[in-house]
Order: sequence, then structure tokens, then C-alpha cells
Amino acid sequence: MAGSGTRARPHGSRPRLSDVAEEAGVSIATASRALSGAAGVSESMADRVRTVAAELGYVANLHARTLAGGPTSVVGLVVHEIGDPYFAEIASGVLGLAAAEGLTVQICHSGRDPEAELTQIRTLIANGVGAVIVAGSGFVDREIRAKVTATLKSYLADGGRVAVIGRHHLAVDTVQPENDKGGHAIAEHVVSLGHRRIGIISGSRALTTIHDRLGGMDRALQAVGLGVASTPLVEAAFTRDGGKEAALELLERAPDVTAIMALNDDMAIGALSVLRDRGIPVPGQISVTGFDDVAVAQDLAPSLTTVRLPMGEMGRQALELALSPAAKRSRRRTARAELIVRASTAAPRT
Amino acid sequence: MAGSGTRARPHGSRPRLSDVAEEAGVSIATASRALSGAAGVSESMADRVRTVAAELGYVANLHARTLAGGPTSVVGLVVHEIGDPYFAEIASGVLGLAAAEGLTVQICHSGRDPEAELTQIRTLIANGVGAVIVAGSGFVDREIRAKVTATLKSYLADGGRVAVIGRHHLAVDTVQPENDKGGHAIAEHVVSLGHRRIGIISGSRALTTIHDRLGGMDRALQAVGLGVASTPLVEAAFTRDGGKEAALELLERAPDVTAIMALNDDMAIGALSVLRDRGIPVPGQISVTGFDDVAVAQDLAPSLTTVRLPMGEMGRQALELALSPAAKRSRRRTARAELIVRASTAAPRT
DNA sequence: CTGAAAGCGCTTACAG
DNA sequence: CTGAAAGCGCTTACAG
Repeated sequence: MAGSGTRARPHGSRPRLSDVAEEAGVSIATASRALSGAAGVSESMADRVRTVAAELGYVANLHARTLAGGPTSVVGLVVHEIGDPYFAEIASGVLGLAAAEGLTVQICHSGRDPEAELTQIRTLIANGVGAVIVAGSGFVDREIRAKVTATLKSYLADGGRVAVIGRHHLAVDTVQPENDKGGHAIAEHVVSLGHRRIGIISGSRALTTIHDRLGGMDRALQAVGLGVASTPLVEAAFTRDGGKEAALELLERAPDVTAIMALNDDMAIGALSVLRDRGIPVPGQISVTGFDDVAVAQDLAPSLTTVRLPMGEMGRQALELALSPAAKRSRRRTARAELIVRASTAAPRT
Repeated sequence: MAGSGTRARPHGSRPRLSDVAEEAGVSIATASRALSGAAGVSESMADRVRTVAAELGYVANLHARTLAGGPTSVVGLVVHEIGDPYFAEIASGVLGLAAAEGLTVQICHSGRDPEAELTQIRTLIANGVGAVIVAGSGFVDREIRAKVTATLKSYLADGGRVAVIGRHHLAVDTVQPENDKGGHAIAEHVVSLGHRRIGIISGSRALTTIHDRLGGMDRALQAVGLGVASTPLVEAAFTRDGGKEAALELLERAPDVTAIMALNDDMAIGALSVLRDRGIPVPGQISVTGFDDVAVAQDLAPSLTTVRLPMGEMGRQALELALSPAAKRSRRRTARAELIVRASTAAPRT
């Protein structure tokens, strides 16, 4: 291991292609063709080789195969944080399809650090993955964006495949969740209940995901003479702890809010815990909304009104795109956002 | 990609070692040594090479490097289901340390299928990973176990490194959560509250994790004249849905229970949702306990009494073990279980 | 300290 | 249809 200084294992008992060839009494060229299912090998020959290979428990050396120009069987996946249910569910979708396709997945997480994300992408490419999937919001930061774009472009030019989940300012195949539409739906739900003193707790606006969700919310707020710009908004980490922190500050700055819209479920969960600690009834005194519909949203108390995004399906589709041959124009698939009304929202008391 | 029939990318713009060597005016041998930090290269030479490499954006081809016998930089991780918070948090620990070490991680999930797990392990080995970490409970099934053992043994003999999380009947480095002790602690908590009509909802007893947790519970129950054998127990999937299913059946079979112990938090969450639907107050009428302390356990309503296992730390330690040189005897690190009493348990009403 | 050469285990033109 | 040979991009004895 590079990181620990140990060495790769020697070539011990594992059978090589030449072992199979010898045992089957053919050349390694024929053995290779038989095993890869290439045309131009007689059925009987191919059968014999495959039987021998199975007996010997032969599995091709991935590195040799790839180096020689064979097909790749590894895809890379970059997420912000695998411990986060949103990304874990996306990864689950990717891994599920990958297993079915006989592919293996290399996962990196960036810890939400744009620099780290760039490094991870480069590492995956250096590792020779056949495709890379970038999940999670792109960063608004121009400089990083330019570098990521350049890296991915040259990878694409070399025949690599790329798919992204979320908006990335990249002309690559994309699975795009309806962040704007979802933001609009949830904000409309809140205002339609009659709320006018609304607070927002948000992750970093450097994330396109947040930008888009806020955009949708803004339209719904504008419709009743409000708007994000005139709404108390606290920015913090896009996590449960960030949600707590932001909720505390929001209650400080705008103690009279009757609704808090969180930009994702994690932050909403943090907000709920703060409100519980304070003894503030939800939705009795303050309504709370999330976004994503992670699995636990339905099990919170009160169960969380949120916007459902089909995370697993998004991961699966991203891999599908990455596996399909490159098209002239980049493709886009939309992942539907669906408003899920549960128990954490109600009309404000008058 | 193998699965999709596309080909590996041609060797396009990416610089090779020979490009670096030529540019620096040295042989590829010297360039290789300089870049790997091997001894026997003059400082000035090494510096020149590294500068050139950086300018060219050179990154070694992993496949060529590994094939030639260089250090590996990929580790494999097998989990049951990455979408499950328990495994997602373990994976997060592994990825965090891996990134710090400059390593990359290949993740497979088995979907809790022993056969699939075996296949995944073999695939990782075929992919030439330098170490494999198997997270999640081993299976009690003898046949599969034998095959897994054989596969891992020959991998170890070839110089591969293996670490497991949980009990696997394998003589390999192990991070062992205190499942028995945790089971004992939670059951003792329940009986000490005065509960005597207790039900258990469990995942498959073919998992060693469950076996051990039940073992601990049994001792605590025995102490008050009860025991797992005489306790109503329903087995179902080790998931939220399994928890719902099992809770429903348990209420059918033993409607008078005053406490339900779930073998993990996921199942407890399912049970809570069933009880909520039925309008059965928790802990007023029935107390509920979990196991693992996944992040959301504290946010449920009522917040969940459970046993905390340091999942991220477990993943991190498993990688540490896998990265350290093989020892004569296999090592074992214990991950502490800690009883976390929250709001879902109380004395039975009399 | 530096380099020429062999070799890692495959795949794929190129001949036959 | 089958095989001998070159080559993928590295690392590491082996000479000097």
C-alpha cells in the first residue's frame, strides 16, 4: 500500500492466463479470445478453455488487462460525504446497478471541500476508471470549477465517460433533480398555509443545489409579496449540526417566525432538535420543512414535511448514463421532486 | 466498461513516465526512482524530475505501476448495504483515513446475500486491491464461510491484507464491537426498569452479530429468571421494514409485552412507526430499545434508548489494521459498546 | 548515482 | 480458426 509503505503482494498461487492456455493446450491468444468472448474462436476450443479456466478458478488480472487495452470494469464515484444519508442512498443505487453489470465502484468523498473534490477526481482518473460519476452539488467557485472542467474535459477526450448528479456547469451527461421546482413546491405549501413570517436555514450558497432550491422558494415567496432577499436566512453547514446552529441564530434574529424552511432534511432535523429543547411546539408554534426525504424523515416526531428526491434512482441513472456510449450532445435526465406533506407543518396560529 | 461493452480509453494526452524522463533528460529508471522517493538518486536529479513531473501534471498509471510490482494504493471494502446508516458511517471512517493516506477505496455491497459477498470479495481480489476490509456480520452458514475463508487465506498467502469488522470465524485482524456486552447492557436496563413481559425483534440469526447480541441479552434475562428461549422473538429482515413486520407479528403473538428490544436501530425505528400507527404510547405502554446508535436515534420521537457503537471509528481502525504489516498472530481491537438511555424506555405501568 | 533491459499479465494487430 | 510477437507503462534487479 502506498500509504503504509507495504508492498504489493507477489504473484503467488493465482493462476494466470498462461496457466489456463497451457492446461487447455492452446496459445494465450486463443485463451484470451475464448475468455473474452471475442469472435474467431471455434466453439469447441472456446468451451474447452472456459472449462479449464473455471476449474483453475482463473480470474483475469485487472491491471494487466486494462494496461493491455482491454475493457475497464471500474467506475469512480465522488460524493461529498458518504456518511450522509443523501449520498449513501445515491451510492446504494450506483452500487446496485454496478454489481448487476459486473462492475466495481471506487468511492471518494470530498468532505464538501472543492479542492479535495478536484484531487479525488484526478485520483480516480489516474486509477484508470472507465467512468466517473460526480454526485452532489457543483461549487459556484469559478476557479475550482475551471479546473474541474479542464480535468474532466481531458478525461473525456481520452475516452473516459462522465456523468454528474446536480448542476455542474459542465457539458456532460447529467441527472438533474428538480431543485428549483421542489423549492417552489415546499415554499408554496408553507405560504398557502398562511405563513408570512418565514425563516430559512441554508447550507453554503456556493453550492448550486442550494442556489436552485432558494430560487424556487423565492418565486413562491414573491407570489405573496415576499422574497428570499427579505426573508431572514441563516447560512451554516449543510448538516444536522449546521441546522442546529442556524436554527439557534435564526430564533435570535427573528424570534417571531412561524415557519422555518431548511434547505435539506439534515438541517431540518437539527432545527427540530433545537425547537424540542426549547419546548417550542412543532407545528403548533413553528412549522418546519426539509428537503430530500431521507429515509428517517417519516420517523421523526413530528414526521417531516419535505420534498422527495429519488436518490437511489438518481445514482442508478447516473451510472446508466456513464455506461452508455458517449453521445454528441450531453444528455440530461430529470429526477422528479415531489412534495411530501407530513406532520411538521400546519397553519400558523392566529 | 466490461458491463457495457465500451472500450478503455486510448492513451491520449496523459503524460507517461517516459515523457517526464525525456523532458528531464534522464532515463525512465531514474525518473521512476526519483518519483517514488527510492534511495540512490542524487537530490538535484530527483528535484529536477519532480519539478518536471509537476509541470507536466504527471500521475503514474496505476495499472502499469501495480503490474510492475509497485505499491498498491487501492483497498477494498465490503459492506452489506451502503444505504444503511450503520455501514455508511463505517464507510465514512474508512474513506476519511484512506483519503489522508492517499489511498482509494473500492466498495461493494452484498445486499446481505452470503453468495454475493463471496463474489464481491473475489472481485476485489481480482482487481488487485492491496487490502480488503469486510464490514458487517459474518454469516453462520458453514459452506459459505468455508469458501470465504479459503478465498481470504489464499489472498493472505499472496501477501494481501485483510481486516474484518465483527466476528467472522477467521483468523484475521479484527475490529470487534462489543455486541455481547451491549446486548447485556440494554437487556439489563430493560429488566432493571421492571419489565418482565419482553419481546424481541431480530434479524437473521445466521448473522454472528445477532447471535452475539442475543447472547448478551440472554444473560441479562437469565439473571431475572427469564431467557431468550422463553421470550417471544420474531425474526425478519434487519431493516426498518423488517422491524415493522416483526413488530406487527410480535403484537399479534404477545400483545401484552411491555417492552420490545430490537436488535438494531433500524428495526427499532420500524417498531416505533408501527406503535405510533396503532396509537400505542411509547414508553407509556411499551418501551422500545435499539442497537447501534445511528445518527438519527437521538432525533426520533421518542428519542431512542440504544447501545452506541462507534461506527466511523470502527471503519477507521479496520483500515489501520489492514495498512499495518501483517503480524504473526492476528490482532483484535475492541470497539466499546455504550448504553445510551433516552426517552423510549421507562418502567412498565403497573 | 545512473542506465539498459527484463518482466509484470494481459490484448490485439499481424501473419499464417 | 490459431499462434508468435509486439506493446500497454511501469519497477527493479543487474551492470557499470
